[in-house]
Amino acid sequence: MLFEINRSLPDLSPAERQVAEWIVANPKEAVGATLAHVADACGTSEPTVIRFCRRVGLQGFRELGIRLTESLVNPGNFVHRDVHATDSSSDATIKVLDASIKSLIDMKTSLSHMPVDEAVKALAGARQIAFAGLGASGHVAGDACHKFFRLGIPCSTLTDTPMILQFASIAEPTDVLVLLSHTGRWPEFAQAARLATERGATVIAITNPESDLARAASILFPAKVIEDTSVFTPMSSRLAQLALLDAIHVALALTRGSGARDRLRLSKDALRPLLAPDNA
Amino acid sequence: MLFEINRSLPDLSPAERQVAEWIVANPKEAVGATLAHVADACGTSEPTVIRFCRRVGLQGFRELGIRLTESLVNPGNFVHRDVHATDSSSDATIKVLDASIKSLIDMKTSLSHMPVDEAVKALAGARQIAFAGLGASGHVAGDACHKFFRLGIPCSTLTDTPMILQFASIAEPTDVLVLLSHTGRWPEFAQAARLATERGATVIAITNPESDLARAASILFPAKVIEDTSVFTPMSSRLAQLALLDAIHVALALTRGSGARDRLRLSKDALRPLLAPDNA
DNA sequence: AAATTTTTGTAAGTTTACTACAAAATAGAG
DNA sequence: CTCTATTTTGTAGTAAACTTACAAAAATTT
Repeated sequence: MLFEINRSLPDLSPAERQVAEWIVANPKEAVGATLAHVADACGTSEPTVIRFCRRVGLQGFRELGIRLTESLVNPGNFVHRDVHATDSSSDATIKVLDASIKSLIDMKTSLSHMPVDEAVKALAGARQIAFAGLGASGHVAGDACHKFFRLGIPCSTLTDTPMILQFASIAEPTDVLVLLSHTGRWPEFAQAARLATERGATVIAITNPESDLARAASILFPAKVIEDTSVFTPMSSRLAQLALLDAIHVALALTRGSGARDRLRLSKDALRPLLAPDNA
Repeated sequence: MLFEINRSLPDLSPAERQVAEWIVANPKEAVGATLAHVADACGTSEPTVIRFCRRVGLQGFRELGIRLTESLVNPGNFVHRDVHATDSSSDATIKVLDASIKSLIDMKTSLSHMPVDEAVKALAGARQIAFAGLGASGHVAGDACHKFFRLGIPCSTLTDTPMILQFASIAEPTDVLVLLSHTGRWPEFAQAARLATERGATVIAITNPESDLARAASILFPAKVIEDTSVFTPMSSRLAQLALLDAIHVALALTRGSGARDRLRLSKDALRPLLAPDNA
């Protein structure tokens, strides 16, 4: 609908065009707004707003709200489009969500080609797991650590290069080192992967497949970054990484059987006395 | 919306349930239908239809059409199904991804009803921002902090209750406190929200709308948790929170203009010399 | 069985969307 | 430039929509 409005913009009379411009500028406000409100906001009269609706092919003002919500909810089936400086606030937020959704759909699609079972097998037999990531990936590592430790496996988070290298240099054969990097271009990561592998540990990498880190890992989850990383941090690829780790976590919990499930429940129940009663 | 209607079905009175059942059976007809038409089709009276709308959490009949179109536009795939102990590894991973995707789609759908602009306005004028979360939400808070500080705004992460309360108790009027909690049931969070509000600071909460925390916040992003949180941590809702914060971050960067963009680029460029060459 | 609560519909009251018509503005012809 | 024809726009009115108030009916409790 927003597209149709923009297209029919030249055919409109001045007053009608004012209406059109206000609507494309404030689509969120226009949805559910009353006829009088729109007329007032555009500095014009109610009949003009109605005439505008008819001109763009609608049956009346009532239909405008419906068509507008459709436009806002589904502006182009989750295709990835980079955010531009000229985007309105609502355009930009929708683009961000679309990019994230697309990223997860891609992840789901490629899940069957991913070495989930190998990873689960390695993690199930691990003496300890270390999750390593720098910057934004550090938070992903922390999140993963927090999640896997609740399965009863000793876990740690490594968020700087000295720690990562030190861990790799003293790793034991049944240890698992999970390396998270969008680009895979930190030289220390590849080095840590080689070190740990030499000592017989398993190295799981979630990273760009065209990187030294990817080549040095024992188990590779290829992660392609689709967005413009030059300015914003890789937001949606990070979400995909988190979702992947969630999936691995659940798969691991399942293979470990009821014991893992019990531990998860226990760690949850421990918090319950601290919470206010559920009055929902 | 259709989901909410189905869920609140047992709480409804007989006449109201008739309305609910007719709507879920004929959602397409219900969109854009008039109050009288719905009442007639359900064999009941107009006030009953309105009472039904209020009961399912809507402001009035007018809002029903909007919410229904949103439900209809959404693709029906990616339905949430809980993971079972008997699921195979690949079934489980796909379910996890589906749940995450659905969660993001829901977030995108409800984005237009969220106070993004208010939040951006508050954040744009903030002297400092503090992101607070416990457990899994703590990592979300850390991630958000890392992202927003790169815009040049002083940011901090609060991951325990004493710190949160202390921050709230010394907050200044232009400070913004962002509270992340899935359940909203930590009493200290609601208390911190009240404390900070008293001192004139802005409190943004991303949480369950039926909670004390939600009621105490100045700006509320309602976040409904759909998955079974008794055992697994709220995984996909956490992704939705992250995506929401991403969206707010981008919207804020846009309103702050080229200065913000420059800062993001500078903070990115500072890392470049440390990376291996891009051989992709 | 009476009283209280809940549920439901009738009827009245507002608001809202829409229409008819006239005033203003614009464009065109003499 | 003036007068007419056409388009554009707004005022006022109308019908229909949404909402509320209240009372009857049904269900529940005492």
